[in-house]
Amino acid sequence: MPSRPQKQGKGVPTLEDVARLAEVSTATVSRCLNSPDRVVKSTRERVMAAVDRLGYAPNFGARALAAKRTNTIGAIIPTMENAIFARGIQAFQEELGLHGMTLLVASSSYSEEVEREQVRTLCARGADALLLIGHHRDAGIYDFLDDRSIPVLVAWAYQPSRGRSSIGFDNRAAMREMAETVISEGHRRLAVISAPTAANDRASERVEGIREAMAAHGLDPAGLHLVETPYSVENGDRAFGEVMAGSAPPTAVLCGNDVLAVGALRAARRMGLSVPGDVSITGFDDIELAQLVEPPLTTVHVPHRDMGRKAARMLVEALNGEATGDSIRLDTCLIRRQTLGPAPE
Amino acid sequence: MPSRPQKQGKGVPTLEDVARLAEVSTATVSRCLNSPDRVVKSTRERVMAAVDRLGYAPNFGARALAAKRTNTIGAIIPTMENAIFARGIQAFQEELGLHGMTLLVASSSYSEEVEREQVRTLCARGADALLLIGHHRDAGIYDFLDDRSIPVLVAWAYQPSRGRSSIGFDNRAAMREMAETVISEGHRRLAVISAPTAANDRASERVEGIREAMAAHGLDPAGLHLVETPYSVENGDRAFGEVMAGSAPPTAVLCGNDVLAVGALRAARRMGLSVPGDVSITGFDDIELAQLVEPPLTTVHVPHRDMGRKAARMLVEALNGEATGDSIRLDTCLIRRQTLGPAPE
DNA sequence: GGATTGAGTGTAAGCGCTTACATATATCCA
DNA sequence: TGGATATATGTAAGCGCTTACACTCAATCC
Repeated sequence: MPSRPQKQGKGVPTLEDVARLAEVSTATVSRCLNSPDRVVKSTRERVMAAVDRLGYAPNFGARALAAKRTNTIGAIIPTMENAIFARGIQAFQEELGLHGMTLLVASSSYSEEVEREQVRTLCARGADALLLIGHHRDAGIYDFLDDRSIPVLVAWAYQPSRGRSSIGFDNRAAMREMAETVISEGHRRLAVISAPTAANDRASERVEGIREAMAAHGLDPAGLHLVETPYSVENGDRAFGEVMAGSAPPTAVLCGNDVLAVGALRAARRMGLSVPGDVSITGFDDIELAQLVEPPLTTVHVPHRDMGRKAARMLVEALNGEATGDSIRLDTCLIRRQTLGPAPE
Repeated sequence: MPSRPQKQGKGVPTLEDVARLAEVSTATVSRCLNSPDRVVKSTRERVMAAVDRLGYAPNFGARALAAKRTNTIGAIIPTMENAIFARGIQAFQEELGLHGMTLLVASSSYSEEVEREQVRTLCARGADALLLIGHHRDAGIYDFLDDRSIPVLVAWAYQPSRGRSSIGFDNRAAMREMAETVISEGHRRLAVISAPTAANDRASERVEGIREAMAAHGLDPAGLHLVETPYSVENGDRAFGEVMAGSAPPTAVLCGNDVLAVGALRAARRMGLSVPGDVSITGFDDIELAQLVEPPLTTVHVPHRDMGRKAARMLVEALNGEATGDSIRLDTCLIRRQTLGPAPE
């Protein structure tokens, strides 16, 4: 690490500077800041004036060190790039703010390795609790967190059987419903473009949902053409080409999320295929983009904002020792727009 | 603040625990972690084994407190909701990572008030340097930062006259070029849908660019119909209606960014207007969405990734005392897609 | 009227780390 | 072989804050 100039300037004001200027002890200044009603008004005003005059801002690290809590909650999301998590996290943050808590976001780039790293980082930074996306991860991570008594909430998924407090929706059931709707439109040859399922329980659950629907309607789940590729429009485009390449291409392509679906849609158009005339395409998530493309996407609506808000409340409760340990199941709903139609012929 | 249970669990391992287990002093453990080559191999291995065994993660606050630096850089962006800043920040973060630094992002929701708040928060959290978007903000913020000798870089804008180190593009010139292109297509009645310009120098510069182009081509800048509204598809949609409502509606609507343009496009389609047959629409930023809509958007391409990467390098240099204080000007380029055509008649 | 109470404030002990300085040991050369 | 030099490690002083506890001084009570 190269050396660098120490910060100093006029010298950053500390609690002690404020105390000196206001002619009180540091304890009183601290109290003014943290529990103002334990200090008599006249003193408080004097202290606050000093704070203003000095442009004092408390040192977070020192505070955390002394108080052993930070009023900070960490969240690790797979990606910030596309909009999937943006809305939910935004709501999460807003709700946390209402409770005087701050959010620290990190992204794992869909990598287990990076996620593990980020968990450590967030803990080192003093996160009082953590929001994690999906259930799948090394047990060591949960141990690490449990050792430190850091409450964890799993979001974007609902699988009470996992024995972890979670909030989200049943990815499998949601996708099953979509698949059933598709099948009821007469489609028999299905394909799915999914995010890599290996370390992503949301993705694998969704694929599983399709298989269940197929089985339930007398189709052989083994006939499902599955292509896995990371979320991006470009990848969706490419995967669609792959999926349609065979001699008996599917009449419906279900996508693991809207971004992939939009890519598929673009590919279809470029290939001169009519959607939904020649092939139906569906998405998942109902991000804003879904209604902006032509034709607008049939997809599964996920109550992102609601999920974020409730997640925040659950974590705050856990921190207050009012945790129930329960999971909350949110409902998704199928949004029929124009990319799903009856099977051709 | 309600009381809450103290973290404790098994007790979070500290440096001292590691030292005890490895039978060395805390200084040695610290050295193993921070400058491994100052410790002989045998000792180092013993220490690292202890670190692993205990699942030790250094306490960030304590470290910052003692070392007076955090290797953390803060960035405050107006919004995380839409994709405008996502790509640039992503690149910024990647580059910072290469230099062993961490990024802390906060968003101001386009509010000066909130931004001020976030500056304090980030400083309190020990940011060694800050990335801010655009020049416009209260001078007090700069003073605050200067007092603390915290280097600041202004991004997404290039105005060396402001006397601050900045990296970005000339918003005014970029939009002027767009306006000139539009005018050269025969358009005489122009409108612009912009973000609120009051506290947003990027937005106001862009509008100014249009005025300059009009003046240069014998059009009266006062004839520019300006509608201001926060960035969102919905708002772009609404603003477009407003702009087209008059008796002599514009033949070209320039939008302050792509999100607004997409909204305008949607409104145009709903109103049964052909784009660019009846009216031309242009965007700014060239986000992914721009090529996804129908017809694809004519817009100004901004080198977001490049900007992010270079911004990171500049800040790292500043921290190493190698700062030049200079500003870097990046080039934008006009991307002609299909929403701009010749003026009707 | 002296004891009790409680509100307001001060004193000082850390929180977990880094690092200047001191110390101990090994290495080298005259 | 003695002293100088280099290398590895330890000692301990804080960094800026919170908070248990101690203290002071009025108000209140029997």
